[in-house]
Amino acid sequence: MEKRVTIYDIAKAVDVSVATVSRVLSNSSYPVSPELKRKIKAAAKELGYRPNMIGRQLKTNNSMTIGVIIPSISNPFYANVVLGIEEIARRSGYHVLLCNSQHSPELEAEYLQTLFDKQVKGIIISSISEQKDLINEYISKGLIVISIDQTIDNPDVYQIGFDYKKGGYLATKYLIENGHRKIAYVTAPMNRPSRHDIFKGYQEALLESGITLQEGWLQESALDDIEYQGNAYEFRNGRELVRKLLDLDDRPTAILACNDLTALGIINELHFQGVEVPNQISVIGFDNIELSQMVVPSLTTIDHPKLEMGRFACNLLLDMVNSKPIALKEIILQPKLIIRNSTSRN
Amino acid sequence: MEKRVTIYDIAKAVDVSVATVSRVLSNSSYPVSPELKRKIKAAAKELGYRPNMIGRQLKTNNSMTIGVIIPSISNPFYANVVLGIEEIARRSGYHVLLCNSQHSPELEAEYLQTLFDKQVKGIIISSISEQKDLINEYISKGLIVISIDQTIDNPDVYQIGFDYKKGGYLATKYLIENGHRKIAYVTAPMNRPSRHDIFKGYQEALLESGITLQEGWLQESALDDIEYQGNAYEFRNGRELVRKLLDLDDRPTAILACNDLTALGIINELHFQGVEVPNQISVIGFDNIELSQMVVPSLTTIDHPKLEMGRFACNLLLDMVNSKPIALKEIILQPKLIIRNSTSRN
DNA sequence: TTGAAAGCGCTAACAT
DNA sequence: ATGTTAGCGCTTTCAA
Repeated sequence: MEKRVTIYDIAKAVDVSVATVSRVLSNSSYPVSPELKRKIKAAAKELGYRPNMIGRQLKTNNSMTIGVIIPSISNPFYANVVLGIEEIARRSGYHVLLCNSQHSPELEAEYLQTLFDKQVKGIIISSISEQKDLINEYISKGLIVISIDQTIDNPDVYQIGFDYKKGGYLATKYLIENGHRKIAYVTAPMNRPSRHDIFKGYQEALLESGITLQEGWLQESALDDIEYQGNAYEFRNGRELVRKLLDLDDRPTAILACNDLTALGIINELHFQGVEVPNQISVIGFDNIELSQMVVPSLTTIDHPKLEMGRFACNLLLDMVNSKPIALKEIILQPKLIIRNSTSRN
Repeated sequence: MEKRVTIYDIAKAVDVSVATVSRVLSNSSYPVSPELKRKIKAAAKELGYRPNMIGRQLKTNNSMTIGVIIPSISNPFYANVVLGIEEIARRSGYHVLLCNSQHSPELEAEYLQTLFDKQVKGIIISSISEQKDLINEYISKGLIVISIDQTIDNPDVYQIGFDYKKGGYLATKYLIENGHRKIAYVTAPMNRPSRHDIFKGYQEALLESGITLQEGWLQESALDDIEYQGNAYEFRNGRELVRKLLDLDDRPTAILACNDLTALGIINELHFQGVEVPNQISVIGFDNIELSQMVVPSLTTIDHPKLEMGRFACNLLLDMVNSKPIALKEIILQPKLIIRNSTSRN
C-alpha cells in the first residue's frame, strides 16, 4: 500500500504551488489558466489523487456529515425515515452517520456526544430519553437539532411531527361509520406522546358519536421501552393484550392498534383463537408500513409518510446548516386513512 | 453560539502547555502529575470542552469510522445486518456511515469514492455492481473491504457468505420429505449469485430424489435490479409469477421462494385466487425476516443469521484495521430450516 | 514531568 | 494568474 498522494505530490509533479492545485481540485471559483487546470487535473488522475476530506474539514470546519439517532433501524418505520434522510443528504453531498440508541438513554447520550465531537453539522433525532437537558446543552454549544416524531421542548429545536391525534380520530371515525360501536384501543405504553395522542383522537371520535369508553376497551401494555427486543415486542404485545379483550363479557367488534406490528399480533392471536378478521372483529393498524399491504388480510391502517418525514427533516436541517431562512419551525405531517381488508361493516 | 473551546483555551486557563493538556485529555499513557491531571480535567469540564475529532484524525490518520454500502436499508434483511454491524462498531468506539446504493452501480461507485475521501478505516459492502474494478482499485490504495452476502473475486477482499445452496437444498428436501414431488422455484432474476445458488440446492435435492425438474417449475422474473422499487418489487414479483404456476396443466403442490417477501406475494395471490395455503399448496420462504413469524399463516422458511452476519463482518473488519491475525478469510454462515405453518404434508 | 514546535492535508488571505 | 504562508485542532517528537 503506497502512501496516499496529496496536493503536494501533484504540485511537485506539475511544478506549481499547492495553492493552485488546491484551487483546481477543490473546484474553487478562483481563476486559474486553462492550461494549468488541464495539467493539474491530468496529473491528479495520473497519480490517482483523492482529496483527504479530513484536511479540508479541519480547515473549513465543515464535515459534510449529519448524524441520525433513532431507536432501531430494524424497525421498518425508522428504516424508511432514514432512507428519506439519506436521499436528501446525498443530493447535497452530505453523509449520514447512523446511530441506533436501542431504546437506551445512556446510548443515546453517548451518541450525542460522539457525534458532536465528530463535528457533524447537525443531527436528526427521535429521542427516547425523558431527559432533554443533554440535547439542550449541545444546542447551546451550537449543534443543530431536528426532532422527528416527538416533541422536544426547546425553541431552538425544529420539529417534524405527525398528527397522531387526527390519525387516531380518522381510524376510529371510520370504524364508527361502518357501524361499530364497541371499539377497543390496544397500545404499547403511552409514555410516548405519539401513542397517547392516538388515544386522544380515539377518545374524541367516540365522544363525538356519543359512545362511552367502556372499562376494558383501553388495553395498554405494562412493559417499558427498555424491554423492547426488536419488533417482536410490538407483535407479542398485540397478541397478549387482545386476549384480555376476548375475555370481556361484551366483546368489542373492532380494535384500533397503536401500530401495524401490534395489529399483526392482534390478528395473529385472533386467528389462533378462531376469531375471523374482519368478519367477526375488525382490526385497524397504524403507520402503513410496507408489509401491511402484503399480509392476508391486508391491513386497513393510517398512513404515516415516513419517507417524506425523513426528507423534510433533512431538508430542514440542511437549510439551517446553510443558514437559509426557515419558513416553518414546526411541520406537522398529516395522516391518511388506507382502507384495506382487515375491517368490515358491523 | 460561543466559539468552540479547544485545548488552547484549557492550556491558558490552567497555565500549562497544550501538550500536557492533550496528554491528559486524550488519555495518553504519557506521565502527567496527578495534580495537573486533576486541574486540567476540572478546567475541561468547567469550560465544557469536547475534543474536535477532526483535528485528532488529521494527526493520527484514524477516522474511527467505517462505511457500509447496501442496496437499501428499507429491506428488512439489510436493516438487521446493519444493526449487527453497528453494534460491534460502537463497542469499539467506531461509527457507521450508512450508504444506500438503491441498486444503482453509479451511486455505489460514488459512495465508494466519497467514503474513501472521508478516510474511513474500511467498508462493508453488499455490492450490486457487476464491475468490481473500482473496488479493486480502492483496495490497491489501501482501503479495507469486507464483502457480505456475495462474492468479489479478489484475494484481498474478505467475505462473509451464506450457504444459499444448502439453504435451497434444505428447503426442497423438507418439502420432498413431506410427500411433495411437484415443487416449483419462484425467484427474482438469478443474476445475483445468491438466488442462483438457491436454485442449485433446489436442483440437487430434486435430483437426489429422482425428481425431474419439469418445464414451468422454474419461474424467474424478467425484471432487472434496476427496477426495484423498495420491497414492493419482491412482493409483486411473487404475485405475478405464481399466476403462471397456476396456469400449468399439472400444478405444483409446493413452491420455494427466493426470499420471504416473494413468498408473501405468492401466498397473497394464492389467497386471492382461492387456493389455500398450506392445504392446497405449500409455500416456503427464505431469509426468516422478523415478519415471517407474524403473518398468517406464519412462514416456513430458511433462517439466515442476519445480525450475526453483520457482527462477523464488523469484527473481521476491525481485526483487519488493527492488523490482527485473521483466522479465516472467508466465513460461510449456515442455513437453518424453520418449520412454521405455510407448509404441510402432501 | 513539562514545554516548544513541527506537522497531519487542506484552504484562503495576502503578496506578487 | 500564480505563489507564499498561516493556521484549522490535535498529537508527538525532541529538548529541557
